[in-house]
Amino acid sequence: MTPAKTSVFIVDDHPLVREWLANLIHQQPEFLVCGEAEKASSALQAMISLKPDVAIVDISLKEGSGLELIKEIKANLPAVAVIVLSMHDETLYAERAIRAGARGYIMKRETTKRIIEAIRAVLGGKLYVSERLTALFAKKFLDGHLPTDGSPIEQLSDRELEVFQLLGQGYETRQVAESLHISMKTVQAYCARIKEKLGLASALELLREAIRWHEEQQAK
Amino acid sequence: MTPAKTSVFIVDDHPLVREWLANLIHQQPEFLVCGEAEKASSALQAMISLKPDVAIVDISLKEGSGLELIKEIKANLPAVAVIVLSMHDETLYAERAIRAGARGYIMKRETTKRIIEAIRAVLGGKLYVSERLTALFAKKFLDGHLPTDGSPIEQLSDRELEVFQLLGQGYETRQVAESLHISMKTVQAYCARIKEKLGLASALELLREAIRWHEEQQAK
DNA sequence: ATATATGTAGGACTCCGCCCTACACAAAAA
DNA sequence: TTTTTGTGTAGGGCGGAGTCCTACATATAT
Repeated sequence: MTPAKTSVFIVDDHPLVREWLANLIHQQPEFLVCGEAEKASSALQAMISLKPDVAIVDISLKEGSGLELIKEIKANLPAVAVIVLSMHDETLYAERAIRAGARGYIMKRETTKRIIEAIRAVLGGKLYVSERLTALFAKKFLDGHLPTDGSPIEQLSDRELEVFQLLGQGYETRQVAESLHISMKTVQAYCARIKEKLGLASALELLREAIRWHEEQQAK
Repeated sequence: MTPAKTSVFIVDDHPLVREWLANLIHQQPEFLVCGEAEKASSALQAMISLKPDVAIVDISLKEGSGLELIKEIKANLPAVAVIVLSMHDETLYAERAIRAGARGYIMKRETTKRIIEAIRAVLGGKLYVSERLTALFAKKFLDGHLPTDGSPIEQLSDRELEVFQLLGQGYETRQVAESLHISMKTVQAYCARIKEKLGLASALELLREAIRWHEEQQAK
């Protein structure tokens, strides 16, 4: 039998990255690049007619959002395995990307080998992310009863959410305590639980998430 | 006569970009890649012994700072023509990079052709930046100081901006210090100056601004 | 009925933010 | 040319906040 080659579609607004990825993929005998795009809009159009097996998508496109594109691919072409290629740190976007339907997440600072590995993995139906992320996801799935379809923020208790919101608004711990008429110690206890639930390591990460979430809410 | 090939040194912490660049340069018969590095420290070491004609440097390295590296190259190897390759928008760093001693500035989203063009240009002693920047520089030169119309962030010094950026990426003070190879005390001193320049009261506000700004940059 | 989640908080220790001071060096202003 | 300002670097001391551990009373789930 003659196995058809696995076709890959590339979406990235950096010509350099596109060229190099294409080059890299062509070096693998069982893969071929069936198309490229630099914008979300043209990407989806092209992919619908080309029906690739795999799509490699940069989440931070200058036109349209990568996350949106992933969701659209998922909706229109559920068979396409999406691998996210990001120049950003994984903690920022990986979870959102996976939730949006991606099956792999690689940072541009990783080696090229990992890209090929990732393609093979997602073709086999596996999720391809760093070990760190695997551990984090596992923990989240074990802790919070799975579906987590919304953000993990829904797992926060009422009080925890209140604290989280106030932090996102720029309140300091002391101000949160005053505002809720409880002890700072209690606020800190909530912070500890929030961090556990969201898989955050330090107060700083917590703060970052709170601020990000707050900005996001306002955007709507 | 057999003209010696022009040797190029690459500094970038993304293996993907390094590989791609090397590949690209090797396709030009008159150029060759004489070495690579992913960190500022090893880069300078290697370059001192290899004495390349041109260095292509990513300004946003995770360890050490690209701006600092440029200044060090300028000090130790004034003959090396430095071209900055950045994933950030030029308005952010181009001016600082050029002032630090770079002779070219290219964004990663530009075409590969421009990199080869840039190498040729800087070898000829020319400054290679976008037309937009050329115009901007000219204007600034004529006007003297034009009114820093943009955000007050432009008033930050190189070092201050680096700290600000790292904070926005989620680095803690300690990590910023390690990344830049300076004392935490120094980082705190920068923070104080940043707060003064931006009119921020606490570390928390500083953090919030840094995160906001960072999100904003990525949105582009 | 026992386990888990939630709201609440204290103690101890460490770390960091904040204020002040300091100094070398480069650039700019007087 | 002297003087001032800006920048890069950093130490000391203090107090407040983050972290870890522990604790306990309800409410709810198993």
